[in-house]
Amino acid sequence: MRIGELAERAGTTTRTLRYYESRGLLPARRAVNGYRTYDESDLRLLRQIRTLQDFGFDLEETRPFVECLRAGHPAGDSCPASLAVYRRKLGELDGLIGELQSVRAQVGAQLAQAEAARAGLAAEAEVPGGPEPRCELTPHKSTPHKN
Amino acid sequence: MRIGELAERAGTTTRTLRYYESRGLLPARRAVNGYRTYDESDLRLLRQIRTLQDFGFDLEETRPFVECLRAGHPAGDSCPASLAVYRRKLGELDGLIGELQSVRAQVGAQLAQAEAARAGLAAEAEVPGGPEPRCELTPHKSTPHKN
DNA sequence: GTAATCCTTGACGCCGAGGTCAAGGCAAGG
DNA sequence: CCTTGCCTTGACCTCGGCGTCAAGGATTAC
Repeated sequence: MRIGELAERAGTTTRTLRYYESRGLLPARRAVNGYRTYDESDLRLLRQIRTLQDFGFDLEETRPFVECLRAGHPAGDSCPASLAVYRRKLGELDGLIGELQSVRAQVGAQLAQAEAARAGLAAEAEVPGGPEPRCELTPHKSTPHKN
Repeated sequence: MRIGELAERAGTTTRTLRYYESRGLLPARRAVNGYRTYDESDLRLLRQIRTLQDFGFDLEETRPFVECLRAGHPAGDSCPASLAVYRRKLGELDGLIGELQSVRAQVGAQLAQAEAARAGLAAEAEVPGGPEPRCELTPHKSTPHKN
């Protein structure tokens, strides 16, 4: 199998395969004419890489899985080094998710507060005398704009 | 106030301020000698930008907030455009958090499965005859290695 | 023969948010 | 006068994972 076919079967591009080879991840045999030659096991390696990439692993993190497969193990995650990557990744994910949830909460609070402020101003504008003092906001400044 | 002082007071660098200016976010007046000159309101703008950046907003997303402040509003999020950015960001965050949780679950499952497989192999190796058939895994192939 | 597809290597582009020189101007203290 | 420390613009570097030419060789189809 040549590079174009492998790329198509893996749902990627030839550029990507050459890039992986340049990184030492997916070396290729060569035909007499210099063309890269691949077999089914290369397809398995490639699929392993792609799966992990889809999970957000970067290329270097896929290396233990690929080496594990090339060592003849039944799965890319049959080796301790791969499990270590899994665990590290879980930690990273948990940290990242936590951060994002914290940010989400803060942004949500900001939005709520800003919406409440706008609602307050709108109510004030509707009845120029100041309708019913809604909360503890000092209602004596009509609009804080500085036109 | 000159650029170095503003940078220091905002906890950032002069390079960053010049970058913001190049993006049209934080224009500066100039002294006769060509030095950039800032005042307290610029510090407020800058702090608004930095806060949002810390939340993961990219520079373009901070623009409505900055313009809102420059328009004389009391807060960067006093304007509808800013609220729209908040809402869009909340949606993005929710989507991202969901994806990450999905990935986390999948990676966790992969890890659990791989650990179980290794435990199975270890147990098999310990008692070569096959101890108690732990699950439905066909126990007749000693080790699937291809040495 | 030649056109159409493959393939090869090499090299530059992209994205965001700045970092890091380089070469030179301006102000103040000793 | 000279040094020191701030400032100026300009231009290239970083990182990851490729995309996108460019120029040319190999194979197949007609």
